[in-house]
Amino acid sequence: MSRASNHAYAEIRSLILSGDAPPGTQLKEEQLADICGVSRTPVRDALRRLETELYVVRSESQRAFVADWSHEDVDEMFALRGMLEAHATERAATRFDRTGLDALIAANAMIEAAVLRERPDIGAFLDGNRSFHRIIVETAASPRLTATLATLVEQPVVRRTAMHYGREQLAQSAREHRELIQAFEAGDASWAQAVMTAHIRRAFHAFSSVRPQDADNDAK
Amino acid sequence: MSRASNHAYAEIRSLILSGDAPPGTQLKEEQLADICGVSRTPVRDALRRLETELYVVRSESQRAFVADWSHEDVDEMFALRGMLEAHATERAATRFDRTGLDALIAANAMIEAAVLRERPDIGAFLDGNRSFHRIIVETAASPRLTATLATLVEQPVVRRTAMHYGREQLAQSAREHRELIQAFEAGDASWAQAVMTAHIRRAFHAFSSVRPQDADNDAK
DNA sequence: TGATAGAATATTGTATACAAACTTTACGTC
DNA sequence: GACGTAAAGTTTGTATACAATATTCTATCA
Repeated sequence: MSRASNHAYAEIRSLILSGDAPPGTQLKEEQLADICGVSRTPVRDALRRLETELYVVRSESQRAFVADWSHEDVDEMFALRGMLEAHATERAATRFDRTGLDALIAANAMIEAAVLRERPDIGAFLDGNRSFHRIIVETAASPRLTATLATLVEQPVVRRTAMHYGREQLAQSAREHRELIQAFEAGDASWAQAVMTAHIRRAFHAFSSVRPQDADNDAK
Repeated sequence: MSRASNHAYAEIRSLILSGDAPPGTQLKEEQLADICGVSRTPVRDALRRLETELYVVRSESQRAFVADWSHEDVDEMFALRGMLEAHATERAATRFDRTGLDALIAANAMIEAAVLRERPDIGAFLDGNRSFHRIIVETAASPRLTATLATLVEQPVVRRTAMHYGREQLAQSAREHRELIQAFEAGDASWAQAVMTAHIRRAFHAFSSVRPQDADNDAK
């Protein structure tokens, strides 16, 4: 995927994530082409990609709309992600080497630094968190798993969840990461798997307890 | 996705499944356009679709090739499918109504009829099997799960597995389906889930025991 | 007033031409 | 002969024009 196509993808995705294009908005190819400064061809590529990642849905007549996420959709998504990521964790536990573990420790150090500032740095938290989870999934060495999870973890919901974490919840996340690292260092797949399951499950309940009217205000 | 695009998709997919384009073959857009009698534009759409379904992989420089499936890939695929389909089964168990159960029973009757003929009808078996599993996944009422499984179950591997089933293994499949139906009628999610896990696992081992040189001959 | 047909408009689908990037080949230099 | 480099060829990326389809609007009739 080349320059124009990637650019269109990033631009449209950010329209959706920022809330400038709220759920239900129709995404017209020509209009997007104008906004992105490219032709319709790369826009169509970008829309297909966003469609497989579930940011975009299509009507029966192939018109594209920003996807809406009902409470049930979110529930579903967390259940799937929990299951798949726990599986990845189990596989990864038997495959970690020193280099991988050190990378994991570094990512979590970044997270802890982001949390310990007077005013927690959510952007840095999200970056560190993404690295941490990506290292685990890649260590699992299962391309299909990686591809499948990629369509689930980057969803708006993840961002929204973190936005509504308080300092204590952010710190708890980092502590769970620490326990994961311990489990990996012990090479204990069951332990690691259980910690990851709980980790995702807790994130789900943190999200669920966000009141709907707050959730509307999470524009970047 | 409209006429030309769908046509290109079906044609390329069948090239791959039939073995006319074996793993590793480079798929050139212009050449495919000629074969399908359409322009490159719908061919590109079709390739992207086949890419998300893992029939096609891309080199670093975006050239498309028919995907190769190592033993580990197959192992991975079965593990994922087992996990996801077991989850779907668990959800479905609490959602089945009489209509759904009857559809399930009808699908399995079709399978049993296909198996009981003097010479088992593999095509009918595969059709019935596909219906049976689709009913369960749809009853689970989880669009993301449905979408994810769709990229896994239709793989060449499933077909290859059934091609190498003997009559007894085909019959065993039908018996496991019967037990699933019993579990659904009892509304017992744990039971259903366990039967499904075993069902997929057994299919995996049936596939694994196929000797590689046989597996090369499964061109339709 | 409401329903319906048909025209006008908007939107997506496809073909084609050209641009950019990558691969291969051929050639010159050491 | 090995290596690097530049030119030729191949393949994918993008823009644009036109075709097909879906939607909206409007006029007409019951």
